Amino acid sequence: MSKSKDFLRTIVENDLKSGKYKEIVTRFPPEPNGFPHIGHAKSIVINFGIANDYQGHCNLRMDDTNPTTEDTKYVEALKDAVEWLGFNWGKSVCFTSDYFPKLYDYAVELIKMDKAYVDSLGEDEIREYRGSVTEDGKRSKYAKRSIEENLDLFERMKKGEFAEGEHVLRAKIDMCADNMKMRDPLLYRIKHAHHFRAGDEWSVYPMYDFAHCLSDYIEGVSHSICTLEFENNRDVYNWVLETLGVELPRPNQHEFARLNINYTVMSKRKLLELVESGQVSGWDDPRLPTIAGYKRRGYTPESILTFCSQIGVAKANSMVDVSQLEFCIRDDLNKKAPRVMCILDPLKITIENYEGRETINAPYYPDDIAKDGLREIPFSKEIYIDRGDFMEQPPKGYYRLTPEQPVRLKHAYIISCKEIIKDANGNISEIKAEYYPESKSGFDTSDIKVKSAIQWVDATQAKTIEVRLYDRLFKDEAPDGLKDINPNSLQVIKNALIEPAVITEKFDERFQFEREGYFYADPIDYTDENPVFNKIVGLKDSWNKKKKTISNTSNKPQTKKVQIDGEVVAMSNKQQALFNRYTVNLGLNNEVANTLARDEKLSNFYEETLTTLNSPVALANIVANEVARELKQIQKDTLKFNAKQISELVKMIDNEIVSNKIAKQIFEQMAKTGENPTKIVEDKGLIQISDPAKILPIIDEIIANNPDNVAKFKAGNKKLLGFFVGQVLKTTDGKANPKVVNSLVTKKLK
RNA sequence: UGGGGUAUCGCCAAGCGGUAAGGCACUAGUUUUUGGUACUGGUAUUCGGGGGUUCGAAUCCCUCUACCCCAUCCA
Repeated sequence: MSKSKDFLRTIVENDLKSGKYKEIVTRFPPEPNGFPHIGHAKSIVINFGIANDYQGHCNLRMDDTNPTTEDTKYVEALKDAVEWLGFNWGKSVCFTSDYFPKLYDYAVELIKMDKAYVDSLGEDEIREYRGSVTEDGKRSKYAKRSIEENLDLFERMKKGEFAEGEHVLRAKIDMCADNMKMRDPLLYRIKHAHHFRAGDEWSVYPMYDFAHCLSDYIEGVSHSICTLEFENNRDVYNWVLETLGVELPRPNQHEFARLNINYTVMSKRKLLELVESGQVSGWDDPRLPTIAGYKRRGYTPESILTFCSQIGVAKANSMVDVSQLEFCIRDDLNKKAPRVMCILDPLKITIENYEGRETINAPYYPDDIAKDGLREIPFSKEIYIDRGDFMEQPPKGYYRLTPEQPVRLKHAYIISCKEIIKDANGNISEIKAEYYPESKSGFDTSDIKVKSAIQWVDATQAKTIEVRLYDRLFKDEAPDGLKDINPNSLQVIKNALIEPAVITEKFDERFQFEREGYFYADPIDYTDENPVFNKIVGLKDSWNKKKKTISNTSNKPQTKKVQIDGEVVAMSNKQQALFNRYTVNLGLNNEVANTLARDEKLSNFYEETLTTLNSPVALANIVANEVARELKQIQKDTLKFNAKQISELVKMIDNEIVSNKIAKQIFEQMAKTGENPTKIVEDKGLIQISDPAKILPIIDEIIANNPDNVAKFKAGNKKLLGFFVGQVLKTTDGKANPKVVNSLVTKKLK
C-alpha cells in the first residue's frame, strides 16, 4: 500500500513507540445540529481509520452542549453516515450530555481551587473587557469573589434561580494572554432550554472548551483530532486538564485542515441557505455535498472512502478539485456497474430493408470486466439513436453516423444512412437507413469497417424513463453564495428511452448507460410506472473535450506572481555598532553579522565563545545557525551546553579532526545531553577519514554497484555527484571526509 | 496591528542535509464493437521571494511576502 504516512499517523506511531499511550482511542465528535457532509466523511475516515490501523477504538460522540440548536434527527443522520461508510463505533453512541453531572463536579473542583469564578458582567461588558488582539483585556471585578460565594452562586445557577445572561462561570487564567482564547474563557452559561436528551434537568450548560477536553478524558481518548480552527483552543484544552490535574495519560489535541472542494460549499450556513431558499430540493438533493446527497445521487461508500484516502491529511488549507472525487466514483463503478443502452435525446431511424423482429442476447459487462450477466434486447425495423450520433455535415474526426459514414449499432448490425427527413423548420426528424444482414455482431462477415458503435433502443419495446442530469451547483470555483449558483445544475429529461430489460429485470440499481455515464435508480421517486434515474457522473469524454479545445483558442494568462520585498526593520544604534565590529574587525559576512547583532542572546553567546577561541568566523557560523536553532526552540536560558563547548567543537573542525557534517551530529548530541564534544567524539569514534587509500575502495564499489547512475552522471546529470558522495558517507557512517570524497568521486567519474 | 498556523506541478500530497514519491487533471501512443476501460510514455533543473551556513539545502539559520484562524454566553 502507500508507504508514506500522514502526519497524524506519524504522531500516533511515535506515541505508541514511546509508550505514552498503550491503546489508541480516537473519537468523531460532531455537534448534532446539521446534516453531515463530505467534510465529516473526511473526519470519520481519519478518526475511525487511525483507530483501525492501530488496533484501537473510535467513539462516535455527539457533542450536544447547546440545547437550542440540536436535535435527535441529526443524531440519526450522523449515525447513518458513519454506518454507511462502513465504520463501527462499538456498543453505543456517546453523548456529552451524559457527562453533565461529571462535568459539573469538575467545575466545582475548579472553583474550589480558585481557578474559576462566577462573573456577573453583561454580555457586552464581557466582550469589552476581553480587549482586542492588540490590546490587553482587564479582569472583571467579580473575579474577586470568594470561593464560598462562587460555589453558592454556581449551585444556584444550576438550580435555575437566575435568568439567562445574569451570570456565567469563567476560568481564571489571564486577561492579557496573547491567545485571546485564554482570556478567562467562559465555562458555563445559563440556558433555560429544553435539551433533546437531558430534558429540563439543567439550567447551566458547559461550553465547548470545558466540555470537550474533559469528555475526551472521560472516554480515555488518546488522540483528539480536530480541524485547524481549534488550534487556539488547544491551550485551553490543556489548561483545563492540567489545572484539574487529571491522571495520565491525558488526551492530546491535533489539528488538520478541513476539506474544501471546488464548485461547491461546505459550511453549515451556506448549505442551509441553499436548502431554505429552495435552490435545492432538500438536504438530500443530489447536487449537495451532503452524505445524504451523495447517497441519493448514487455515489458508493467505497468511492467516498477512496477519495478521502487519496486526498490525504495535512495542515495546509486546500481546495480539492471535484474531478478527483469524480474519478473515484467512475473508477469504482467501472468495475461494478452493468452496461445498458439508453437514449437521452431520441432520433428515429427506420431501417428500410429490415423486416420482422428479433431478440439479441447481450452481456451486461464488457470483456474487460470479469463478470457474468446477460439480457435480451429487442430489435426491429424502427429504432432510436441519440441525436448527437448523427451529423449531416460532420466536423473532421467525427466517428459516428453521417450520410457517408456507416456505424455499428452496438450488439447488432451495421447501418448506413440513405435519406434524411426534415420537418418544416428544417430540423432532422427521421433517418431512413439500410442495414447489412451479414454484419451482425459476433457473426460479422461483411468486412465493413466502422469507426464506432453507438447505443440504440427498439422503438416499440423501449421503456420511457425520467432522467435527471446533474451538473455542478455553482459556476464559481470558490462560490460565495446564492449569486454564484449555476442556473443549469439540473436538467430533467422526461422521455428518455431505455431498453426494456433494465426496468423489467432490475438487474442492479446502478447502471452505466453506454457512452453516457453512470446512473442510479432514484431511491425515493422511482416507481414501476415512472422510473427515475439520477446521473451519478459522466464518462470521460475525450471527443467532447477535443471539440472544445478546437473552438476555444487556448489563451493562458501565464502571469508569474511578483514578490514584493518588504522593508527590513532598522537596527538600533547598539546593534549597528555590533554589526560594524563583526564585519570590519572580525571579518564576518553581512548576513551572519546581521543575525548575531540583532539578537541579544545570540550575540552574548557569541561574545562568550570568542573569549575561549580565536576563530571568529567559524564560531559565528555555528552560533548564528546551530545555536540559534536551539535557542529558538528552548527560548529560556536552559541550554544544555555552554560557550566553551562550542569553542571546543569549532577547534576540532578547524583542525580537521571532524567534518562539518559530523560536527552537526556532535552538536545535536551535545544539545541533548550537554556532554563535551571531545568525549562524544571519543565515545563514538567520530574522527573523520581523510585517507584516500581508505576511501577509494569504497568509491569503486559504489561505482560498480550503480552503473545506471554512473551513465546518467556521465551523460551530464551533475546532481548525481551528491548521490555518490552520499553513498560513500553512508557506508562510512558519515566519517569519510566529504571534501576528499567529493574530489575523488569527481576524478573517478571523469 | 498581538498571537497561532500554512506555503513543494493546474489541483491534492510525500519528503525531515545526499537522485524532487504517488494520485487527479493534462498530453501522446497501443488495445478496444463504449471517443469508456486497460496498458505504455511525456509532463517541477526546482520547492512562496531574497540572502546565509555547508563539499552538498525543499530540508538548518536570517529576512521579507502571501493566505488562513482567534476579540459568540456557537462548536
